[in-house]
Amino acid sequence: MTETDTADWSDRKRGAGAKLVYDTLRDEILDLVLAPGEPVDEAGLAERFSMSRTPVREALVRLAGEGLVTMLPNRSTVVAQIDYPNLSAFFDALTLMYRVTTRLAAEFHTPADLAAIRLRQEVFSRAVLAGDTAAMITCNRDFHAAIAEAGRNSYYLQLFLRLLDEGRRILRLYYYPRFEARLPHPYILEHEAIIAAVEARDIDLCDRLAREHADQIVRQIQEMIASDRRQHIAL
Amino acid sequence: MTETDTADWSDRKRGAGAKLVYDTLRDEILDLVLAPGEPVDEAGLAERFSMSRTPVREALVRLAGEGLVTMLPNRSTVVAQIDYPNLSAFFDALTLMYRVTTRLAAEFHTPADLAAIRLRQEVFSRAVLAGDTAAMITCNRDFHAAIAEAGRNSYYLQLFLRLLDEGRRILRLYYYPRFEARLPHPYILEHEAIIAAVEARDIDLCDRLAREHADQIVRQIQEMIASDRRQHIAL
DNA sequence: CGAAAAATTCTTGTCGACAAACTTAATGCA
DNA sequence: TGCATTAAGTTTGTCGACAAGAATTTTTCG
Repeated sequence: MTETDTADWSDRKRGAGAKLVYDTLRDEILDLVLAPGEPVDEAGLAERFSMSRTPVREALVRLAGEGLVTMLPNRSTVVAQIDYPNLSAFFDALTLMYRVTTRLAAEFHTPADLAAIRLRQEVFSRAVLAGDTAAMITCNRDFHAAIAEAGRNSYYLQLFLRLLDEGRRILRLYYYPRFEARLPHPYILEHEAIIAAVEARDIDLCDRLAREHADQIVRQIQEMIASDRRQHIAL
Repeated sequence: MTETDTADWSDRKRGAGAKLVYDTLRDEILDLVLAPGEPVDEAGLAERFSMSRTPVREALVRLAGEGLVTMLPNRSTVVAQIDYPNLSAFFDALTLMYRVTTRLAAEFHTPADLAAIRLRQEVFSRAVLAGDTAAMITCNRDFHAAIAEAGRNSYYLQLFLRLLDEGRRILRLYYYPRFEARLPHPYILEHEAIIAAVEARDIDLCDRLAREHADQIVRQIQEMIASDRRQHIAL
């Protein structure tokens, strides 16, 4: 990611232009490289990626479809705001998706799924050990996404991925600055318990563990937001 | 809808082109005017709506984002197939969304929401009385969408709408041909019971009624598909 | 006659340009 | 000076055109 400014995409395959812009912008939005509310200029992006405005526009339309940017008619496109008023709805849906995807994973997982899940847990643990908060956020996402994929329900998976990505922005805002790397990090242990419950195909236990895991994450985020609010008021 | 072929959209506002194509195609896909797998030609649509390919393309990209069409790279765009292998996942998600949206409606509904829900139920009843199956399908959708809106959770609402729309295609395929208008149609009574439970803010009852309602619909669709399979095998 | 190869036709992906709508700067008037 | 109006400058939405890739037809050779 250190060469984004100087990279040269002059030789790219037909049809890859829009995808490149889409992937890049998506990452930058979720990593808060592009701040919520920041305008996204089509001509500027076209110049940056050295292509015409047409594929850039296609990428923006797709991002708008996922709610990551807002296209104001005849006006600029802006990075989507974080919807604080609907935060409780977000937490509600996130918790439910944690639960149902883990339940379904217990029901439908294959050995290959379990291996993929364990791999993600491995990577997540390394991120925790290294104290790399940014990696922790994405690896935690990948871990639960792997579980959701084992559940074999594309509708839940899609909603879950969207919620996890939206959460990535919130975590970057609030979680990142105040993380302390005390080991063993409780999330590692909770993940291990979830893996065991999935492998044992214990649906009720999966539901309970996922719910507790989700509740803890939600509680932590809410506390961080609250303390952040207090700080802002104090200043 | 009788003038789609001869209509003249030569004078339309800037920015309305893509939306017009999007709305029209969306309706035609969900109403099975465009059959699953049917190719969608950009140039043809451009000529039909008397506009350039650019806004047509934007509409197709948006439709692809919702999974209503599939854009094959460097090849034609086709209307999305109905995903029979994942039908059980569809029913699972549909049932869950029926339940959670009705629960949340019991919790968060306002008098205005109740009025909107009752209005939808009124329209639905008229469709049943008239024996208008096509109208029944959309009115049933609108009824449950109104309940979901009262639940104030945009994530659930969006997924629910997508599932209901996908179900619209399946119902058109299987339900439409073999409907018999016996009154009082059980769905009307079930809807009435759900409205009463929402108004009473009885969350557990809402959950139970929604689950039974969903199970009945799912069972009916599965039976129709099964009997249809038998017919096809017999032939 | 049949199959591989070549040429043609057709559709998509990308481009540069232009006009409409919005934003900002400049001007005029009370 | 302050505010409304006008003019200039951006940025978007749409268009026609062209080139790349795929599908189809025609040609060529065994």
